[in-house]
Amino acid sequence: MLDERKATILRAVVTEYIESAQPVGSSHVATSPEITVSSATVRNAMAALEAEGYLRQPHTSAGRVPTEKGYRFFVDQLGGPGRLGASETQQVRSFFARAHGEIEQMLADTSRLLSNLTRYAAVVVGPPHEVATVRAVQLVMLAPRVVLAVVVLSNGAVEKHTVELDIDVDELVVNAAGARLSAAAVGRSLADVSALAPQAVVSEAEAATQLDRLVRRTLQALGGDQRHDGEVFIGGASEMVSSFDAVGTVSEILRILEQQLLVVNLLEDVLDRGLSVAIGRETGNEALADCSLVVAPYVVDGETAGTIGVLGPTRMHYDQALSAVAVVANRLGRRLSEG
Amino acid sequence: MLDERKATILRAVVTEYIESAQPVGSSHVATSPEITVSSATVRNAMAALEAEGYLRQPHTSAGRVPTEKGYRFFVDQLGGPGRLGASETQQVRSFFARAHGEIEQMLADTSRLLSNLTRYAAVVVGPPHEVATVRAVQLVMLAPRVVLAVVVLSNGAVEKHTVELDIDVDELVVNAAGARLSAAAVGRSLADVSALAPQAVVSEAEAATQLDRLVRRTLQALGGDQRHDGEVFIGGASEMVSSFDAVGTVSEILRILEQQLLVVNLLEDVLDRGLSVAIGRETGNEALADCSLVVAPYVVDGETAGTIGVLGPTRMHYDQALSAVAVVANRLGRRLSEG
DNA sequence: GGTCAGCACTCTCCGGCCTCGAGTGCTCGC
DNA sequence: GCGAGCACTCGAGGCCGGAGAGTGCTGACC
Repeated sequence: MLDERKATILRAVVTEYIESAQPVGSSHVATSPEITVSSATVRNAMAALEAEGYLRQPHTSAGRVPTEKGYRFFVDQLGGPGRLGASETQQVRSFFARAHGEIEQMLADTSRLLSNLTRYAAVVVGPPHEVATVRAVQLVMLAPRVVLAVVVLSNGAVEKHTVELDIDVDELVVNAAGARLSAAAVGRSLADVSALAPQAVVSEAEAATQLDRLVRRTLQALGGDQRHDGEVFIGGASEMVSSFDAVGTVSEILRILEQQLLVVNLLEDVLDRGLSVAIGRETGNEALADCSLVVAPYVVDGETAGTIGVLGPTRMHYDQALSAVAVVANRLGRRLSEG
Repeated sequence: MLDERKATILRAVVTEYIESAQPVGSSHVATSPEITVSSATVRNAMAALEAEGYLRQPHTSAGRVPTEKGYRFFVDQLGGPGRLGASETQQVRSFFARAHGEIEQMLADTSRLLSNLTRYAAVVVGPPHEVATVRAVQLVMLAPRVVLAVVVLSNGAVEKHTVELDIDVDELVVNAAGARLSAAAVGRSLADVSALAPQAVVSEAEAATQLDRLVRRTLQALGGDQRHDGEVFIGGASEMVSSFDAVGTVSEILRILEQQLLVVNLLEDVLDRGLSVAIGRETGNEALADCSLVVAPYVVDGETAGTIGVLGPTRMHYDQALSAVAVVANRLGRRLSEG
């Protein structure tokens, strides 16, 4: 473990490097107010910290730069998220005061809020649809063989699925099937509904009729896209870009962000490991070696409903990011709980 | 005007510069097969082209680089879009063969297709909802004072609007209002519906009842977001990034792309000016001075339904981009026409 | 009069060289 | 154990000079 002095010095190096993006030298550290020893002593400590893997030197006669281990120590001893600045708090407050309307719009705006607060890229993963209960089901005929199933969920989300048939159906059948599905599905969770056996909806006598077929196909379609476990909203990618200096790095990071499914998994993976910050390779993605991810779940009606996160460079303002993410997650959960 | 030789030389310079990103010298041009004169003569011509504003020199003793005017000439004399390569054609064909399902998903995938074809960022603007006719309207009660209006359109799009009330309503009223709206709206365009006078839906005797209020608020909500004139799908921003070398430029361009409304206007503005290519400042946006935009409308059922486009560096492969955009617009229109 | 070989000129790029200075590790006296 | 002092290392930046790419101009030729 690190003694008090080394910890202070490491803290100073990390703070300074985050600020300046330049390797930090011993004399610079020695001038910092919380350091009372001379630069020579600092040098000794820094050499030890390097040997223990907390710091590294880009080259001899350059200052020191934190390693992932160094950042990790820094973040761990930071303890929980601090307080948010006054103007940021105000920004969050007024955002949620005037937020209203469609859930998707709100989540998208939240990602913008979070990226404005932190100046990094923000990710908001919406609540999974499977757990919400169904409020209404409607089948609408678009063409003789194409029916659109629209499902309204209790949290205000709307899912739609096209159902393609190999037989013609008419309005009557569509309406009848809609009524059956509605009766069977309303009040249940979407996951339950898609697991519903067709027999539960259609009587035995109706098997192999048009109605039976339509019901079957619709249930299939509803269960269909498994991946629909929460939409992703990404905001402020342009902000984060300026933290890097190689266009190649930027391109790789954007490529990651464009794969939304991957991003969701990334966030949830980090949470599953019990972390709220993943530093560099800890994210589990080689392309994000120069990035850190700060995540937090948000809770709606007592249940974890989704995840929000911030993606920035490893030399990120962790305290600010942590508090911003914590506050926004908290507020967002409360906001969605009131319905 | 440019005589034949100068035109050929300009063409050669532009082609070469697009390929190499390096200033092009006279001797290099002279080796190109379509040039039969010596480098000295080419030099004379290039000096003239520079005087006329088609080329410029980064510095003395460097080669020449096309100006916007130079690119403009190049694009104009290119004539229409050429043929697409065999493998690209195949890619487009197979994409539309297996494309199916929700319209949003398909448009998002189309933007990805287009960015894969061109290696630049692709923008797909969805059909405006106002012109589609309403297939079904449903009101769903989410909370005593919150009702969700779900509108299914003939092209398979679904719009939803939360309606917040200042009085409690019950299921009966919601269903009654839903039925009224349904009767009044189905078969009309969404624009017509939102312009509908409440009187047309509610009888005089019902004025000031709960039902009347709910209907009014719903119609308001439907007309509400004017901006909903087509969703935007952007794909492959990461591709285009590598064409630039300054991180600052990249950041600015991403900032533009994040403002979706601005992007829609950009595309439509270019089309309105009768262009299919906007080069550099022609885009009307200072931040896109180093970019070019290739756009095309797509036609569904004989009507212009939306716009697609490609955003890349000014030194873009115009012929490929033009053909990719043309082919995809064509196919997309046809695909959406069949319903 | 257009074309082009030839030539002098210009300017960037690149490698080598040097100096400067930041930062280090080590030693040794307190 | 601390820290002043010192020798050392190494990158950054400035300077120089040559190489090379490219130009503009001139003058002869068809």
